[in-house]
Amino acid sequence: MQPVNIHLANILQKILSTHFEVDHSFAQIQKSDRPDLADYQTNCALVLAKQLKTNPRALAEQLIAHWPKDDPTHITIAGPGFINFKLTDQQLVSTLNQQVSSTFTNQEVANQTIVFDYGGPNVAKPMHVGHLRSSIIGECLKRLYQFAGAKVIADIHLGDWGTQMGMLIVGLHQQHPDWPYFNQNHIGPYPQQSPITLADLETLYPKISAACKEDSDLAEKCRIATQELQQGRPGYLALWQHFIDVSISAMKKEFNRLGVSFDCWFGESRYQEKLQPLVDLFRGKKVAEICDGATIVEVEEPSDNKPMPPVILQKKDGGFLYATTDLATIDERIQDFKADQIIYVVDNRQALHFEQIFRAAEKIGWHVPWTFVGFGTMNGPDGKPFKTRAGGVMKLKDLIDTLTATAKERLLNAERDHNFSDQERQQTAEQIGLAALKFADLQHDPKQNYQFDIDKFMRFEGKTGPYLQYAAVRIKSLLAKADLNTEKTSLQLPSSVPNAARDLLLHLIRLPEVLNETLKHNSPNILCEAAFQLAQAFSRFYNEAPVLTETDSALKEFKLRLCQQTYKTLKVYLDIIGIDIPARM
RNA sequence: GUCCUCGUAGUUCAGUAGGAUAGAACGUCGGAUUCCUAAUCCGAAGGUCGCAGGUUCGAAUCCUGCCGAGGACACCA
Repeated sequence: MQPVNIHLANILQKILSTHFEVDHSFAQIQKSDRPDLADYQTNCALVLAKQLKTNPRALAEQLIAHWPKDDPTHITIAGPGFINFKLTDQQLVSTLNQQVSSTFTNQEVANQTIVFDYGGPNVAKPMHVGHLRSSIIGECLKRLYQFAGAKVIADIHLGDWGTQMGMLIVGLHQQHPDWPYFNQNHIGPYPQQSPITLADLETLYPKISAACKEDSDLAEKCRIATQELQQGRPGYLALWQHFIDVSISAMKKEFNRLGVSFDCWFGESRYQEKLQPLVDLFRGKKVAEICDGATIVEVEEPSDNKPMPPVILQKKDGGFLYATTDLATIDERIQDFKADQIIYVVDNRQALHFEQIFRAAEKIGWHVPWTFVGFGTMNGPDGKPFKTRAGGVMKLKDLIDTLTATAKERLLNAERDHNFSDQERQQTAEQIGLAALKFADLQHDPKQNYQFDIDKFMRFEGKTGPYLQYAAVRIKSLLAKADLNTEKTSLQLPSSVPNAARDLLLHLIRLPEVLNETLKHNSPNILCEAAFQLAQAFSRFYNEAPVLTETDSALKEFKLRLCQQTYKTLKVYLDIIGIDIPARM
């Protein structure tokens, strides 16, 4: 399958190279900025004219004079030298037919093994909205790369080995000094069943964490407990395993509800054994050095125009850091997973950290194409990080529950409740709530902060997830009534194509270029914008051109096939975004 | 202090090969339902693209300075 823009670009490129001897980078075709004049356009004459110091309009004339006579595209020159392309209706229809009968792949990523690092929740801490962006964006990119033909591996990269573990151990010791986990002389196995629940941990953690800030002796105790855990004290390890078990089972439920899944549930603890050998390797190769007792890697380069602190691999007390674990993780991903690329979906604030890490990796001779997809904060209407009305951190579960409850109310009040069973109503409401949440996030450039106004997104109107779902649901309902033969999928050009249908066709054939563009920038908002525009084009078509009552049978068939393809295309977009299409709404 | 990101309609955001009339959603105002789901559609009003210079035939886009917001900066993650 060849997207139209690529088809046109190929012709352009051939002309440019044979008649103008310029490199192919000039052969770019884009969607027209003036839909009233054209479908696609190229600005290459303007750009090239500058370089060749000639008149852009004359250059455009020369250029299209070489356009192959058998290509039916209608070409015009406008303004200072824009070259405009208008496709024939037949071209649109056959492009769509071709698109339907072939599978999309992106040559750059097809057959690559790509590791995605996202989610990154911490054991024993409740998931809050801060984890939402990483999870939603990461999941979306993973699905996109998979759709484009890559072999993807999603790793949650659990925070399970830091100081918070020592804090929890000390906290529990204070509450239950009699538990066998704290008794150094305890002989025999520890209880199989966890004596604590996740709820216990979630209340304990903020308390002990706050207490440590006040009390430096307590903080020191926690540090020691962490160290003992890391050195393998059996009672602590047994207790720690309970933390992991209760946390993971809760996380699995939450991620499952969100539609986010991982292939690996690896945590930082996985690399514990590998950290000292890793430091030794860096030292052995003289990449690392000792400075003030700590082992560091200098990663500054002469070309830097900003301060670039060294990476600290090992603290002077012998402890390891985030950086050490991250490097060990990279090593495994390259050596064992044979990763061709690693994509990190992590908070923007960690940009410097990852730049340091990858410089260190380069210095030791690991050459991994890596991509840091940094995302901004999710802010409340006040422009500050999103909080509950009471001012606390909002738990993910509460957020989803709120949205679901609103959706449910809407289903009941708007007389849209199709005699739903309680179960179907709940499920539909949840699908709608999640669609609103995900689309609100993904429609924004991930790099930027965005403002999440819960009241606004609970209205479910306009540029929202539910709008896209609604369009899909209407098509589904329409197709069900039409009793369409679904084995056949191709469209046959009718004697005349209504304007709204032509516009819809144009949006449908953009699918491959939209996917490619989204991949190129790792920006789901590009895909979301296109999906929204497709749904808009459909809604317009739906209002202007009644399908089922169409009397011209060829035109009716054409319209139905168009609806069918719109549904399929919309579903491709929504599947990547992670939005379910309800049966009814 | 140094560096990074950002400043576009009343609001939230799109908009990088420098290019045609700066787009969308919400909100406001006006209209559409004997007809496939009105969570829909159509129309209107609304902009000195933070400010000031510069480069260019042409700048929201590139350069410089200033103002404003957020963030990062060696033993936390």
